[in-house]
Amino acid sequence: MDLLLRDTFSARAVPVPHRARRPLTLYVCGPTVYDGAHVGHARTYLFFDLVRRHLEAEGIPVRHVMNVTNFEDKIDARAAELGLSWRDLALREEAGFLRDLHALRILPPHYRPRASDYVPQMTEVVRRLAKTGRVRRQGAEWLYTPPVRPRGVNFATAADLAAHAVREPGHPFPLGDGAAGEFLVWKLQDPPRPSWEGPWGRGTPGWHLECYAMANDILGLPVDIHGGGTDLIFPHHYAENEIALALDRRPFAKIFVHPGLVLWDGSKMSKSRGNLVPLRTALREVGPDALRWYLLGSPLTERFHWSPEGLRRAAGEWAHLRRTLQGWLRPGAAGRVGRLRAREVADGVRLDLTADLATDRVYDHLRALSVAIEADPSGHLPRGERSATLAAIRDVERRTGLRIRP
RNA sequence: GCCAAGGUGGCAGAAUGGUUAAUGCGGCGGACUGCAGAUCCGCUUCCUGGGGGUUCGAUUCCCUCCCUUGGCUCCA
Repeated sequence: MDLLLRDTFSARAVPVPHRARRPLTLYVCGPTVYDGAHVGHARTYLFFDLVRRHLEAEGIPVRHVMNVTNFEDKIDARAAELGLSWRDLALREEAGFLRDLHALRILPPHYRPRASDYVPQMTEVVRRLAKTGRVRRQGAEWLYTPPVRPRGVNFATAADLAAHAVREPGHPFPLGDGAAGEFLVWKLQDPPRPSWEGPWGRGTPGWHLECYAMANDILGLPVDIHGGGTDLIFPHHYAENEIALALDRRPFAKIFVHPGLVLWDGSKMSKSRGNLVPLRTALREVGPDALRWYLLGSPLTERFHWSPEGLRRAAGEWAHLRRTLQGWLRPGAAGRVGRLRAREVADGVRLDLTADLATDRVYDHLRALSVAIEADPSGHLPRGERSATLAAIRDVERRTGLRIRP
């Protein structure tokens, strides 16, 4: 059955494209590794984890790429603070980041390319962009100016930025001197900062080129599904898409999906605001299952309001639910809640995930099962129905990543 | 200012034209228990942002206003 996902570009739920005998390609923008993962990262990668789990459970093979941005100004700044090289800091933070995602039981991507290993490919993109004649020099930087495109060709933001670029005091746009939508292609830079030989001397390629180069090299463009947090839509996904449009005359991806950001105290969780919760802290507090249960509780494409109270309640509910189900699955006397019920639950879960990963509705099936078990005084599975029920529960576990059985 | 996504009870969140608007959490009361925890049972009146419109009937469709959040070159 086709998985429906809400495509950011068309703003509607569309079937995930795939062809028989060809794996579906999934490219997810990974982290810049200068610091640890927080629960906002967790929810984003959890979203793509569910996409992948569901597709694989439906028998569709997936090639999943998550890049690691391991050179960038912020890494340099942090490395200088700590007296480390950018490479060492990035390696250390990457390891910690991946360890935390793994602890949340997020399936490891099949490919995890590091930006620094793709500089030749990025440099090639620089050359190809230069040939378009749309790259101009500004001091030590080279910038690409995308053509003005009709609405609907790239994300609306860009067209509107171009159309409504007004310089007004007190408003953040535009910050630079350049045209709307312009982005960095190459910047001159010397060691110890990350630098390589390029078309205009020693320097470093622009961030937006990274995902284009990697996705093109590893998966081939356009990829079937591309995404990241909604804060990446502009400028990052806009710019990647511009590169693809300029060099290939077609978009970067068939569909773009953007899980909603995690907010706390009414604003986006981010380091600069100092309102973030490290993933490790949350995991230590309630464990991977309860944290998953909490984060999956609201529709993944919508923003998520984090609160310690919410986490505590979700953890309590999960513990209760899991205890109930485990008691029921234990071999024992026959009860009225049998195979049919578990099969119904598994089918309901499957259908709800298919319709735009409606994890919040998945809750209802598990809650209903739990309530039905509690309403049954004997509360155990008939002996003959154990294996079918266990299979149904296993299916739910596989699709949601929640671990119900002991 | 422009673009985008949202606004349902204390919280999370169902339900897209039709009886008293699910469900769970939380809260309160009770059973059980030496106490606590766990578990179970019961209760939880008051909730669809405001205003218009369409309709026999609107959470649902249309218009408008208000509010919140994100983005506007570091962002998951």
